[in-house]
Amino acid sequence: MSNTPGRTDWAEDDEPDLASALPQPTRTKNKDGTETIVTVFLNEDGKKVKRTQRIRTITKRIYEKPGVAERRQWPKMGIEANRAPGPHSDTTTLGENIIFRPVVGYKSGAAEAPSAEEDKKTEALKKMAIKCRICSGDHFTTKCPFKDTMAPEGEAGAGPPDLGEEVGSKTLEGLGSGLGKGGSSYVPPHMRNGGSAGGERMGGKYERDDLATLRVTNVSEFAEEDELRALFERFGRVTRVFLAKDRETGRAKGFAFVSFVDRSDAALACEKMDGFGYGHLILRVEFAKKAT
DNA sequence: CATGAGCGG
Repeated sequence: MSNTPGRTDWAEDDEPDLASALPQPTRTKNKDGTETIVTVFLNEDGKKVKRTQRIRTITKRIYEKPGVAERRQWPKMGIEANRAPGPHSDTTTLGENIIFRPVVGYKSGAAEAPSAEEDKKTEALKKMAIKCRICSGDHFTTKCPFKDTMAPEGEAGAGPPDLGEEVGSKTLEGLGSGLGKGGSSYVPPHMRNGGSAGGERMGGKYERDDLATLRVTNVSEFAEEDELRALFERFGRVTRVFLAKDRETGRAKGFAFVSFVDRSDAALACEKMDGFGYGHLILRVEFAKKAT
């Protein structure tokens, strides 16, 4: 408890007299942007020394991250010193350019024109014969009239050999027993245990949830989805905006769908936006009927 | 005027 009255810094208790006897360093700003620092301190021999420093504070290059373009201008060093700009295959391996995709199905804003090769591929796909995996019909599997009641060929019928002899397993009854034995592909829950025989489905086929979806007609062909969204968002949370466009020309066809989270918001939006002047046209807004 | 896309193979 030998603390000097009035002193609060116990860390300087080692050399209280000497430390307090020396003046504080002074910093002076010069006209050319530098600073002069004068420090008085004791050297190894215990003698008092006055030191004068002139410094320049640098903020660029050290603390700011330069961009790629700037870094490319930096001179090369090491075994690459004095070589031409750009990567050289004998010293540099180029990495894959990884595209950032925030969501599934993301398309870059600046979509590149499809290469001739890709175009060919698309054409070939279009020309390919469409054959249903379920009934071999002239439609895609997802469009098959039997898709709710039958599994694809080769899965329902490909039961285990020992069972297959006994049971005519190319029927619905074969489905349940085939599960988990040989089939490698996924069978949706509603098709298990004999499909439609099991659980009742509410309201029949699956439909998009359009309970809170508005159909907007008389939309200007110059309208855009973002604008429509902005118009309707003030009434509640909008989950989807679809502006019908011509597949070939890309021109808006004059109607759109706007879906809300809450049907009550949709109702309000319907009431307020029906008759709204948008562009040179007057919008017509009503609840959408069921989907195709 | 007008009731939505693509997936997949």
